Amino acid sequence: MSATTIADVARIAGVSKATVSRVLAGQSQYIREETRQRVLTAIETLGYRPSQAARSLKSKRSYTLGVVGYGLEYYGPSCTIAGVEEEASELGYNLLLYLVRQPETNNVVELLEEMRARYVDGLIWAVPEIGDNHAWLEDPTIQPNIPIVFLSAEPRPHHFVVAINNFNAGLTATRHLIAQGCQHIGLITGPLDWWEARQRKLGWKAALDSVELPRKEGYVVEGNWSATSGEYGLRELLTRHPEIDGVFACNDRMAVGALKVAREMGRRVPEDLAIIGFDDMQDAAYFYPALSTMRQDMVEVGRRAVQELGKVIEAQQSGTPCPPTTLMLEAEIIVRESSLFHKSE
Amino acid sequence: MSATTIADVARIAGVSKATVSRVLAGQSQYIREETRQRVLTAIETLGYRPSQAARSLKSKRSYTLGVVGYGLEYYGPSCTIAGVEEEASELGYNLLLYLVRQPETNNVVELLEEMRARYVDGLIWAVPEIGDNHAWLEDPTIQPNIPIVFLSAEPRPHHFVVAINNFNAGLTATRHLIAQGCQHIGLITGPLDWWEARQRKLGWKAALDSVELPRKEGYVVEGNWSATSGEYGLRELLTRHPEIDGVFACNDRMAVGALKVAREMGRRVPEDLAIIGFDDMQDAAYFYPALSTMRQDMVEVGRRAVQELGKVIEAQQSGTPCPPTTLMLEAEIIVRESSLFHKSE
DNA sequence: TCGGTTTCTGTAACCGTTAACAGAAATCCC
DNA sequence: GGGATTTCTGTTAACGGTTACAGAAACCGA
Repeated sequence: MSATTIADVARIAGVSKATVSRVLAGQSQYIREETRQRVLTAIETLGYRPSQAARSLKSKRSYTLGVVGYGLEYYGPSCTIAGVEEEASELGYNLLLYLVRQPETNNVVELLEEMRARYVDGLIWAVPEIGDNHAWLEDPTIQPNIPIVFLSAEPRPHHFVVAINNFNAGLTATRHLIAQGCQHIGLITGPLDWWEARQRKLGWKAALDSVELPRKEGYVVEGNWSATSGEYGLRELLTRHPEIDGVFACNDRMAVGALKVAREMGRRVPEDLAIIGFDDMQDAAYFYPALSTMRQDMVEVGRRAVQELGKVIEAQQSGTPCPPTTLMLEAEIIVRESSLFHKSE
Repeated sequence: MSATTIADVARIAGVSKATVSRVLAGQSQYIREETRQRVLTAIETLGYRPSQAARSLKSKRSYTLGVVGYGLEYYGPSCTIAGVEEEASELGYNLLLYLVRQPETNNVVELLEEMRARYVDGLIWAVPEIGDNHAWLEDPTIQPNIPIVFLSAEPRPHHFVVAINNFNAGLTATRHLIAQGCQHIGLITGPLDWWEARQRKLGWKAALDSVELPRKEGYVVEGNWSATSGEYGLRELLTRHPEIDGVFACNDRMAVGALKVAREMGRRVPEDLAIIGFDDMQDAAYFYPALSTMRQDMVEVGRRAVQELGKVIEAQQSGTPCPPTTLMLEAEIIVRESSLFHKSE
């Protein structure tokens, strides 16, 4: 039924299949205007749509981007995918979605083969860099042969990367606490096998060192991104060092865990203890007190990644070289109540 | 390079393409065990993968499911997609992801044609039912010709639907407030052109009517799912009817908005005012006070939808009929602090 | 030994496009 | 008017699988 093919169109329009194909291709081909119109109306009346399968069989392209993602149940990753989809549809690409369940150990080879078998034009690799889960990039036996853009990964000279500048963000967050008058600033990090967590920690370190504030071993506790780990983290921090009067929690969920513990331990936030999180997750303003945080625009990260990928694919098609780029987007500080140390005003 | 085709395998194994294809198909074909092994090792040594494009060109299948979604930046929809992906990969399907930006008015015809052109085996329609955005189902000129499972949509006799029983959930939430001793129970609904919002409201209504509690016009205010609208909603409710001592907010975001306003207006939650939300969004327990809510397992909804779809596709392939089904999953009440009216204990 | 099954394998056509090549038509210039 | 260009269009062979059909091989009983 829906099986109207290019041959049907050709017959109706009284031309050859090749001509129809050329009209479809568009690209400034030699086509008399009159025949073009005939073909176009034939297409219109038949409701013809070219078969993508046939097309990509012949041309080795699918006008499809593969997305390898992780953690769709969390806010950041979801936004990333949303951004990717937005830009992809803008550019006329479809999206093939793959979610890995264990980001530390995913079967890259299998995945790449699947992608190749589907002729995806390019890949968005949106799995956070954890441990050595990106080590396959150095493995010479693995040849993706597909343009890939990596998200939230450590910049690498020969690869395309789009990421948030987590170091700067950590710096900014901590400097803000310092500016609020905090003297003893603790850190609840994410798991330190995450590249992003390490960068944020380095930012915290750099900020403290630059103003010569104390930075003891016990000022750092490692969480696992969950609110529960944030609770545990702050409790640990405050029992080890009761003098702590400011905390940078490396994501909002741990931050709200900390908020709860502060309440339970009778520390007023922000008067006794300033807290800032990271992510600006939805409704962060509605915790009590309203959570200060570093906003990272993951939608934009997704969008930019697809833009880059689009360029690479184009370049590859036309044979022009396209040198790898690294895009670092800055996070933006959102000051709400939880970090207003001196409750000025 | 990666262009090892079925012909290569055939040559190496010393058989014909047809034989290789048959080995690949598996299905209890007549193949001598010895030749099967020869083919298998040839495949192995060459690292051969069948081209999906060629395959679906011939067989009119793509082993791909289309997912039409909305609102990936929110918790529920994200979980749904995650569930869909999980089950799909379990069943050996790939996922083609489409996100609509205006759920009320999406170009269904265009979308369906795109899906057909890609030979998707089936469709997961995860766009909430708003206004008449599902009316195309009654339009005889639109013939999807693809099996579709609808999520979070009103049950329809001739279609496959998987949804949360929002009516029951509304009933449960409200009955819980009644059980806590609330006498005047207000409602902050979602936009009433959403089917889900209407169902929850009906549940609230039914609960109140069954115990003959007052239910005035002014007890209902319509929000738009945002926290801000929850703020506005509760403010409105309390100024109109100061006697209100319990509120069912139809999602958690509006609920936390209400939490904030209650604080600002000096109403203690839950002592003066019990509040229950809907969704059990991440870290709902970390608001202040910890938010009671109705948990809907959207991951499961996604999973079940794919299971259903898989069955339909199988049935369709083998020609056996597959009568439409409607799956209603129940939400689960999660009682935390915000609704413990009498702070018993 | 031979015909009749059953089991196995090869041949060839087809799926719906694209693109290299060549041939036809139109245009131009002398 | 005729040859050289330029513009347009058709013929045909892929692309990499699947599958109907037929033929070969093996097995069986008479």
